[in-house]
Amino acid sequence: MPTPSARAAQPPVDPCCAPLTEAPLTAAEAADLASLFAALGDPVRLRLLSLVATAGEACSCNLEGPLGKSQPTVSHHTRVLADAGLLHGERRGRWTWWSVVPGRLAAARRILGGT
Amino acid sequence: MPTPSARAAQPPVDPCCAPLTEAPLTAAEAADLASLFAALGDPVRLRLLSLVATAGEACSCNLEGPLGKSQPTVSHHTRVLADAGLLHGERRGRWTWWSVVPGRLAAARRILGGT
DNA sequence: CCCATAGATCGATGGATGTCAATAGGAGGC
DNA sequence: GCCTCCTATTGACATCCATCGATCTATGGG
Repeated sequence: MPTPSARAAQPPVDPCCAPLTEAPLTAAEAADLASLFAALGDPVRLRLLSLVATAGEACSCNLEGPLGKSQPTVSHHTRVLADAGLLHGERRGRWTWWSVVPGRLAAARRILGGT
Repeated sequence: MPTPSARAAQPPVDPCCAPLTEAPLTAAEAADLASLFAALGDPVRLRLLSLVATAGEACSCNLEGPLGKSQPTVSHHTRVLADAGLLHGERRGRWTWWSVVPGRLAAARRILGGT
């Protein structure tokens, strides 16, 4: 597996599920969505995501400082977010550039009852 | 603290924060929002929430069966959701009736970039 | 080639969390 | 007042997870 983006595999689910205010979730749907929200359930990851989102693109070296976390910790969180399908990593030269996957955020939003 | 709803205290934050795609979150904002998403980051709680949301109102006795969890476990999860401001509990007679707090779900949705 | 740098992985550790059995609290019915 | 039903709490246990130091991989520059 050369690039970190390859590790993200395919997003666990693609569209998935009606808003949880409309129909009860099955256990499988809930397990899948829970992993998505669990990825958002850490303050460091939320800040990391907002940093990347507002910058459009960022390499890990630009994240360690603002987050105040060690390099392995930042790498760990980018991996979790990438596995959740929220972040996309692309290796260019020496640096890995991270960007948000907008559709994935929209999917999470839709579950919460939005249109 | 007579009623379980009293335990929920005041929602940690009221409106809070622009969408994370617009401005980087501060550590305090992120910590607050992370606890909200962490409450959604468990499959049992997601199903519990969808059960209450679709029913409009439900007592704990109607949740144990569908969730397949013991009574203390269900009580634990209702408490976590209530503490996160997502669920409201009201004691009527012998039963506690749970209902979702719609504004809280909307707040979570707004953070993810919706209008 | 060799070295420097960016990032991923491994191993260890302390803390948070989901789960259930047992128990306590509190509201109604008799 | 006692007994029953529903719910909340406590304690214990196992597991997961965030964090960091150390190490490995790979990319580019000299």
